Amino acid sequence: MSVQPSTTTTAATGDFANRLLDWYDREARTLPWRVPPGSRAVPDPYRVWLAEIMLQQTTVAAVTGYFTGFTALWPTLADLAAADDADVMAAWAGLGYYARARNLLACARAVVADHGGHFPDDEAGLRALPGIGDYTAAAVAAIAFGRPAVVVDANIERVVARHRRIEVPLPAAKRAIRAALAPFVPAARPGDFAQALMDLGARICTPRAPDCAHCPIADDCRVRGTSDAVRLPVKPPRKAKPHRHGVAHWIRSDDNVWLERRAPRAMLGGMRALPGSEWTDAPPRESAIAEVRHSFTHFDLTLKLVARESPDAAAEGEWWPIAELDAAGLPTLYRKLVDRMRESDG
DNA sequence: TAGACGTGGGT
DNA sequence: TACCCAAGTCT
Repeated sequence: MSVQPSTTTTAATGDFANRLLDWYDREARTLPWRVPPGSRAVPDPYRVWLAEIMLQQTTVAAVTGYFTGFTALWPTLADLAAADDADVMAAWAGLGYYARARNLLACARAVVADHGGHFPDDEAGLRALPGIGDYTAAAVAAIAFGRPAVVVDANIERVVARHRRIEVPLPAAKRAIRAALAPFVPAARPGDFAQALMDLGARICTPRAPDCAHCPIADDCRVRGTSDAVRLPVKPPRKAKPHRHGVAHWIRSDDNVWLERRAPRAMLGGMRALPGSEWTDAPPRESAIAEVRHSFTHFDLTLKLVARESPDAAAEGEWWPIAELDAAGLPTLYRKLVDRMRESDG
Protein backbone atom coordinates (compact mmCIF):
# COMPACT_ATOMS: atom_id res chain seq x y z
CA MET A 1 0.00 0.00 0.00
CA SER A 2 1.15 3.48 -0.78
CA VAL A 3 1.53 5.93 2.05
CA GLN A 4 0.70 8.86 -0.17
CA PRO A 5 -2.24 10.90 1.01
CA SER A 6 -3.97 10.49 -2.33
CA THR A 7 -4.42 6.78 -1.69
CA THR A 8 -6.20 7.18 1.61
CA THR A 9 -8.15 10.07 0.20
CA THR A 10 -9.37 7.93 -2.65
CA ALA A 11 -10.54 5.19 -0.31
CA ALA A 12 -12.36 7.64 1.94
CA THR A 13 -13.96 9.54 -0.88
CA GLY A 14 -15.01 6.36 -2.63
CA ASP A 15 -16.66 5.19 0.57
CA PHE A 16 -18.49 8.50 0.98
CA ALA A 17 -19.87 8.34 -2.55
CA ASN A 18 -20.81 4.68 -2.17
CA ARG A 19 -22.75 5.23 1.06
CA LEU A 20 -24.60 8.08 -0.59
CA LEU A 21 -25.33 6.17 -3.81
CA ASP A 22 -26.46 3.06 -1.90
CA TRP A 23 -28.90 5.22 0.03
CA TYR A 24 -30.08 6.83 -3.21
CA ASP A 25 -30.62 3.43 -4.83
CA ARG A 26 -33.02 2.63 -1.98
CA GLU A 27 -34.58 6.01 -1.22
CA ALA A 28 -34.56 8.14 -4.38
CA ARG A 29 -37.66 10.25 -4.83
CA THR A 30 -39.74 9.39 -7.88
CA LEU A 31 -39.99 12.56 -9.95
CA PRO A 32 -41.44 13.15 -13.43
CA TRP A 33 -38.16 14.45 -14.85
CA ARG A 34 -35.93 11.86 -13.21
CA VAL A 35 -34.57 8.57 -14.57
CA PRO A 36 -34.74 6.20 -11.58
CA PRO A 37 -31.42 4.79 -10.34
CA GLY A 38 -30.73 1.42 -11.95
CA SER A 39 -32.86 2.21 -14.99
CA ARG A 40 -31.40 1.58 -18.42
CA ALA A 41 -33.21 4.66 -19.73
CA VAL A 42 -31.09 7.49 -21.07
CA PRO A 43 -31.91 10.94 -19.66
CA ASP A 44 -33.38 13.40 -22.17
CA PRO A 45 -31.27 16.59 -21.94
CA TYR A 46 -34.31 18.68 -22.85
CA ARG A 47 -36.32 17.37 -19.91
CA VAL A 48 -33.36 17.61 -17.54
CA TRP A 49 -32.73 21.21 -18.56
CA LEU A 50 -36.42 22.17 -18.40
CA ALA A 51 -36.76 20.72 -14.91
CA GLU A 52 -33.60 22.44 -13.69
CA ILE A 53 -34.78 25.84 -14.90
CA MET A 54 -38.20 25.36 -13.28
CA LEU A 55 -36.65 24.17 -10.03
CA GLN A 56 -34.51 27.28 -9.56
CA GLN A 57 -35.64 28.74 -6.22
CA THR A 58 -38.86 26.76 -6.55
CA THR A 59 -40.18 23.71 -4.71
CA VAL A 60 -40.65 20.28 -6.26
CA ALA A 61 -44.35 20.43 -5.38
CA ALA A 62 -44.81 23.71 -7.27
CA VAL A 63 -42.87 22.52 -10.32
CA THR A 64 -44.46 19.13 -10.91
CA GLY A 65 -47.66 20.30 -12.57
CA TYR A 66 -45.88 22.89 -14.70
CA PHE A 67 -43.34 20.32 -15.89
CA THR A 68 -46.11 17.95 -16.90
CA GLY A 69 -47.96 20.74 -18.68
CA PHE A 70 -44.92 22.01 -20.57
CA THR A 71 -43.82 18.58 -21.76
CA ALA A 72 -47.37 17.83 -22.92
CA LEU A 73 -47.56 21.09 -24.89
CA TRP A 74 -43.95 20.97 -26.12
CA PRO A 75 -42.56 17.42 -26.02
CA THR A 76 -39.23 18.32 -27.60
CA LEU A 77 -36.77 21.17 -27.61
CA ALA A 78 -37.69 21.95 -31.23
CA ASP A 79 -41.36 22.23 -30.25
CA LEU A 80 -40.55 24.71 -27.50
CA ALA A 81 -38.20 26.73 -29.69
CA ALA A 82 -40.99 27.09 -32.26
CA ALA A 83 -43.66 28.08 -29.73
CA ASP A 84 -45.24 31.53 -29.52
CA ASP A 85 -43.84 33.70 -26.74
CA ALA A 86 -47.33 34.45 -25.46
CA ASP A 87 -48.18 30.77 -25.08
CA VAL A 88 -44.99 30.01 -23.15
CA MET A 89 -45.36 33.02 -20.86
CA ALA A 90 -48.99 32.07 -20.17
CA ALA A 91 -48.00 28.48 -19.40
CA TRP A 92 -45.39 29.76 -16.94
CA ALA A 93 -47.84 32.11 -15.19
CA GLY A 94 -47.96 31.50 -11.45
CA LEU A 95 -44.56 29.85 -11.24
CA GLY A 96 -42.74 33.13 -10.62
CA TYR A 97 -39.35 34.55 -11.58
CA TYR A 98 -40.57 35.26 -15.09
CA ALA A 99 -37.10 36.05 -16.44
CA ARG A 100 -36.68 32.28 -16.35
CA ALA A 101 -39.44 31.86 -18.92
CA ARG A 102 -38.02 34.57 -21.16
CA ASN A 103 -34.58 32.97 -20.94
CA LEU A 104 -36.07 29.52 -21.42
CA LEU A 105 -37.30 30.50 -24.87
CA ALA A 106 -34.09 32.36 -25.70
CA CYS A 107 -32.10 29.28 -24.68
CA ALA A 108 -34.23 26.84 -26.67
CA ARG A 109 -33.92 29.02 -29.76
CA ALA A 110 -30.16 29.45 -29.28
CA VAL A 111 -29.67 25.69 -29.05
CA VAL A 112 -31.64 25.23 -32.26
CA ALA A 113 -29.94 28.11 -34.07
CA ASP A 114 -26.37 27.66 -32.85
CA HIS A 115 -26.04 24.01 -31.79
CA GLY A 116 -28.07 22.09 -34.32
CA GLY A 117 -30.86 21.47 -31.83
CA HIS A 118 -28.65 19.56 -29.38
CA PHE A 119 -27.56 20.92 -26.01
CA PRO A 120 -23.80 21.31 -25.53
CA ASP A 121 -22.63 18.29 -23.51
CA ASP A 122 -20.17 20.08 -21.22
CA GLU A 123 -20.33 22.73 -18.52
CA ALA A 124 -18.67 25.53 -20.47
CA GLY A 125 -20.97 25.15 -23.45
CA LEU A 126 -24.06 25.00 -21.27
CA ARG A 127 -22.94 27.92 -19.10
CA ALA A 128 -22.86 30.20 -22.15
CA LEU A 129 -26.61 29.76 -22.78
CA PRO A 130 -29.28 32.18 -21.48
CA GLY A 131 -30.65 31.32 -18.03
CA ILE A 132 -27.96 28.73 -17.34
CA GLY A 133 -25.62 29.68 -14.51
CA ASP A 134 -22.97 27.74 -12.59
CA TYR A 135 -25.43 25.44 -10.86
CA THR A 136 -27.58 24.54 -13.86
CA ALA A 137 -24.59 24.02 -16.15
CA ALA A 138 -23.09 21.58 -13.67
CA ALA A 139 -26.40 19.83 -13.00
CA VAL A 140 -27.24 19.28 -16.67
CA ALA A 141 -23.67 18.23 -17.47
CA ALA A 142 -23.75 15.66 -14.67
CA ILE A 143 -27.33 14.39 -14.93
CA ALA A 144 -27.88 14.47 -18.70
CA PHE A 145 -24.34 13.85 -19.93
CA GLY A 146 -22.56 11.96 -17.14
CA ARG A 147 -19.88 14.62 -16.69
CA PRO A 148 -18.13 14.63 -13.30
CA ALA A 149 -19.22 18.21 -12.56
CA VAL A 150 -19.27 19.64 -9.04
CA VAL A 151 -22.95 20.43 -8.55
CA VAL A 152 -23.70 22.86 -5.72
CA ASP A 153 -27.23 24.04 -4.95
CA ALA A 154 -28.72 25.21 -1.65
CA ASN A 155 -29.35 21.61 -0.51
CA ILE A 156 -25.77 20.59 -1.21
CA GLU A 157 -24.42 23.74 0.43
CA ARG A 158 -26.29 22.80 3.57
CA VAL A 159 -25.21 19.15 3.55
CA VAL A 160 -21.54 19.92 2.92
CA ALA A 161 -21.35 22.94 5.25
CA ARG A 162 -22.60 20.68 8.03
CA HIS A 163 -20.66 17.54 7.13
CA ARG A 164 -17.35 19.49 6.99
CA ARG A 165 -18.44 22.05 9.65
CA ILE A 166 -17.75 25.06 7.44
CA GLU A 167 -18.28 28.20 9.53
CA VAL A 168 -17.70 30.79 6.82
CA PRO A 169 -21.01 32.57 6.11
CA LEU A 170 -22.73 32.17 2.75
CA PRO A 171 -22.26 33.15 0.01
CA ALA A 172 -18.50 33.38 0.67
CA ALA A 173 -18.59 29.76 1.87
CA LYS A 174 -19.44 28.58 -1.62
CA ARG A 175 -15.79 28.33 -2.64
CA ALA A 176 -14.88 26.17 0.36
CA ILE A 177 -17.96 24.02 -0.18
CA ARG A 178 -17.03 23.36 -3.79
CA ALA A 179 -13.47 22.52 -2.82
CA ALA A 180 -14.66 20.17 -0.10
CA LEU A 181 -17.08 18.38 -2.40
CA ALA A 182 -14.95 18.09 -5.54
CA PRO A 183 -12.81 15.12 -4.40
CA PHE A 184 -15.94 13.09 -3.64
CA VAL A 185 -17.58 13.34 -7.06
CA PRO A 186 -17.51 9.83 -8.55
CA ALA A 187 -16.64 9.43 -12.22
CA ALA A 188 -19.10 6.57 -12.61
CA ARG A 189 -22.39 8.17 -11.47
CA PRO A 190 -21.94 11.94 -11.12
CA GLY A 191 -25.60 12.68 -11.90
CA ASP A 192 -26.95 10.26 -9.32
CA PHE A 193 -24.38 11.57 -6.84
CA ALA A 194 -25.66 15.12 -7.26
CA GLN A 195 -29.28 14.05 -7.06
CA ALA A 196 -28.54 11.92 -4.01
CA LEU A 197 -27.09 14.93 -2.20
CA MET A 198 -30.13 17.01 -3.15
CA ASP A 199 -32.54 14.32 -1.98
CA LEU A 200 -30.54 14.02 1.23
CA GLY A 201 -30.83 17.77 1.78
CA ALA A 202 -34.55 17.71 1.04
CA ARG A 203 -35.45 14.69 3.17
CA ILE A 204 -32.80 14.08 5.84
CA CYS A 205 -30.44 17.03 6.23
CA THR A 206 -33.30 19.55 6.35
CA PRO A 207 -32.91 23.19 7.44
CA ARG A 208 -34.80 23.06 10.75
CA ALA A 209 -34.81 19.43 11.87
CA PRO A 210 -32.03 17.25 10.44
CA ASP A 211 -32.68 13.54 10.91
CA CYS A 212 -29.12 12.48 11.66
CA ALA A 213 -30.27 9.04 12.82
CA HIS A 214 -31.22 8.11 9.27
CA CYS A 215 -28.38 9.85 7.45
CA PRO A 216 -26.15 7.60 5.32
CA ILE A 217 -23.12 9.89 5.77
CA ALA A 218 -23.49 10.62 9.48
CA ASP A 219 -20.48 8.45 10.44
CA ASP A 220 -17.91 11.04 9.43
CA CYS A 221 -20.15 14.10 9.79
CA ARG A 222 -18.53 16.74 11.99
CA VAL A 223 -21.80 18.07 13.40
CA ARG A 224 -23.84 14.87 13.64
CA GLY A 225 -26.50 15.13 16.33
CA THR A 226 -25.33 18.50 17.63
CA SER A 227 -26.91 21.93 17.63
CA ASP A 228 -24.32 22.93 15.03
CA ALA A 229 -26.25 20.84 12.55
CA VAL A 230 -29.18 23.23 12.79
CA ARG A 231 -27.00 26.35 13.03
CA LEU A 232 -25.07 25.68 9.81
CA PRO A 233 -24.71 26.94 7.20
CA VAL A 234 -24.28 30.50 8.47
CA LYS A 235 -26.39 32.92 6.46
CA PRO A 236 -26.20 36.71 6.20
CA PRO A 237 -28.82 38.76 8.05
CA ARG A 238 -31.95 39.70 6.15
CA LYS A 239 -32.96 43.24 5.30
CA ALA A 240 -36.38 44.68 6.10
CA LYS A 241 -38.86 44.76 3.24
CA PRO A 242 -40.32 48.11 2.16
CA HIS A 243 -44.03 48.46 1.50
CA ARG A 244 -45.17 49.83 -1.83
CA HIS A 245 -48.50 50.87 -3.32
CA GLY A 246 -50.01 50.83 -6.76
CA VAL A 247 -53.19 51.12 -8.78
CA ALA A 248 -54.50 48.70 -11.37
CA HIS A 249 -57.27 49.59 -13.81
CA TRP A 250 -60.42 47.54 -14.28
CA ILE A 251 -61.61 48.56 -17.75
CA ARG A 252 -64.69 46.67 -18.75
CA SER A 253 -66.59 46.45 -22.02
CA ASP A 254 -69.58 44.12 -21.95
CA ASP A 255 -68.20 40.79 -20.74
CA ASN A 256 -64.56 41.66 -21.50
CA VAL A 257 -61.76 43.31 -19.58
CA TRP A 258 -58.75 45.17 -20.97
CA LEU A 259 -55.36 43.49 -20.57
CA GLU A 260 -51.92 44.74 -21.53
CA ARG A 261 -48.51 43.08 -21.68
CA ARG A 262 -45.88 44.30 -19.25
CA ALA A 263 -42.54 45.56 -20.53
CA PRO A 264 -39.96 42.80 -20.95
CA ARG A 265 -37.49 44.03 -18.33
CA ALA A 266 -40.00 45.24 -15.76
CA MET A 267 -41.22 43.41 -12.70
CA LEU A 268 -43.45 40.56 -13.99
CA GLY A 269 -41.91 41.45 -17.35
CA GLY A 270 -43.44 39.97 -20.46
CA MET A 271 -46.61 38.87 -18.68
CA ARG A 272 -50.22 39.81 -19.41
CA ALA A 273 -51.60 42.06 -16.69
CA LEU A 274 -54.16 44.67 -15.82
CA PRO A 275 -52.82 48.12 -16.79
CA GLY A 276 -52.09 50.59 -14.02
CA SER A 277 -49.80 53.07 -12.34
CA GLU A 278 -46.19 52.72 -11.34
CA TRP A 279 -45.72 51.30 -7.86
CA THR A 280 -44.62 53.89 -5.31
CA ASP A 281 -43.93 54.38 -1.62
CA ALA A 282 -47.05 56.50 -1.04
CA PRO A 283 -50.60 55.11 -1.08
CA PRO A 284 -52.87 56.46 -3.85
CA ARG A 285 -55.89 58.64 -3.03
CA GLU A 286 -58.24 57.08 -5.56
CA SER A 287 -61.17 55.04 -4.26
CA ALA A 288 -60.85 51.37 -5.04
CA ILE A 289 -63.39 48.73 -6.00
CA ALA A 290 -61.03 46.02 -4.73
CA GLU A 291 -57.65 45.72 -3.07
CA VAL A 292 -55.04 43.02 -2.56
CA ARG A 293 -51.83 42.71 -0.62
CA HIS A 294 -49.04 40.71 -2.15
CA SER A 295 -45.58 39.88 -0.86
CA PHE A 296 -42.65 39.76 -3.24
CA THR A 297 -39.11 38.76 -2.39
CA HIS A 298 -37.90 42.29 -1.75
CA PHE A 299 -41.03 44.35 -1.05
CA ASP A 300 -44.68 44.08 -0.03
CA LEU A 301 -47.31 45.60 -2.28
CA THR A 302 -50.83 46.90 -1.77
CA LEU A 303 -52.56 47.11 -5.11
CA LYS A 304 -55.87 48.95 -5.45
CA LEU A 305 -58.22 48.24 -8.31
CA VAL A 306 -59.83 51.34 -9.81
CA ALA A 307 -62.59 51.33 -12.45
CA ARG A 308 -61.92 53.15 -15.71
CA GLU A 309 -64.13 53.81 -18.73
CA SER A 310 -61.67 53.08 -21.52
CA PRO A 311 -58.01 52.31 -22.18
CA ASP A 312 -55.52 55.09 -22.84
CA ALA A 313 -55.68 56.10 -26.48
CA ALA A 314 -52.13 54.96 -27.18
CA ALA A 315 -52.32 51.76 -25.17
CA GLU A 316 -51.70 48.40 -26.83
CA GLY A 317 -53.63 45.52 -25.39
CA GLU A 318 -56.54 43.17 -25.86
CA TRP A 319 -60.11 42.69 -24.68
CA TRP A 320 -60.28 39.43 -22.79
CA PRO A 321 -63.51 37.57 -21.91
CA ILE A 322 -63.91 37.81 -18.14
CA ALA A 323 -65.24 34.27 -17.97
CA GLU A 324 -62.02 33.01 -19.56
CA LEU A 325 -59.47 34.92 -17.51
CA ASP A 326 -58.01 31.68 -16.17
CA ALA A 327 -56.52 31.14 -19.62
CA ALA A 328 -54.95 34.61 -19.81
CA GLY A 329 -51.83 33.56 -17.93
CA LEU A 330 -51.89 36.31 -15.32
CA PRO A 331 -49.23 36.44 -12.60
CA THR A 332 -50.57 35.62 -9.16
CA LEU A 333 -50.74 39.27 -8.12
CA TYR A 334 -53.30 40.03 -10.84
CA ARG A 335 -55.05 36.71 -10.53
CA LYS A 336 -55.81 37.64 -6.92
CA LEU A 337 -57.44 40.90 -8.02
CA VAL A 338 -59.42 39.18 -10.76
CA ASP A 339 -60.63 36.52 -8.35
CA ARG A 340 -61.73 39.26 -5.96
CA MET A 341 -63.76 40.92 -8.73
CA ARG A 342 -65.42 37.67 -9.73
CA GLU A 343 -66.42 36.98 -6.13
CA SER A 344 -68.06 40.38 -5.77
CA ASP A 345 -69.57 40.50 -9.26
CA GLY A 346 -70.95 37.00 -9.02
C1' DT B 1 -20.89 42.33 -5.06
C1' DA B 2 -25.25 43.12 -3.61
C1' DG B 3 -29.79 43.84 -5.06
C1' DA B 4 -33.58 42.51 -8.24
C1' DC B 5 -36.42 38.98 -9.24
C1' DG B 6 -42.35 35.38 -7.56
C1' DT B 7 -44.73 32.28 -5.26
C1' DG B 8 -46.53 28.92 -1.95
C1' DG B 9 -45.84 26.12 1.99
C1' DG B 10 -44.01 25.22 6.62
C1' DT B 11 -43.40 26.64 11.43
C1' DT C 1 -48.29 36.80 12.31
C1' DA C 2 -43.93 36.99 10.49
C1' DC C 3 -40.27 34.83 8.91
C1' DC C 4 -37.84 31.24 6.58
C1' DC C 5 -37.17 28.46 2.82
C1' DA C 6 -36.97 26.29 -2.19
C1' DA C 7 -32.55 22.11 -7.79
C1' DG C 8 -30.26 30.42 -8.91
C1' DT C 9 -29.33 33.90 -12.55
C1' DC C 10 -28.45 38.39 -14.12
C1' DT C 11 -26.64 42.91 -13.77
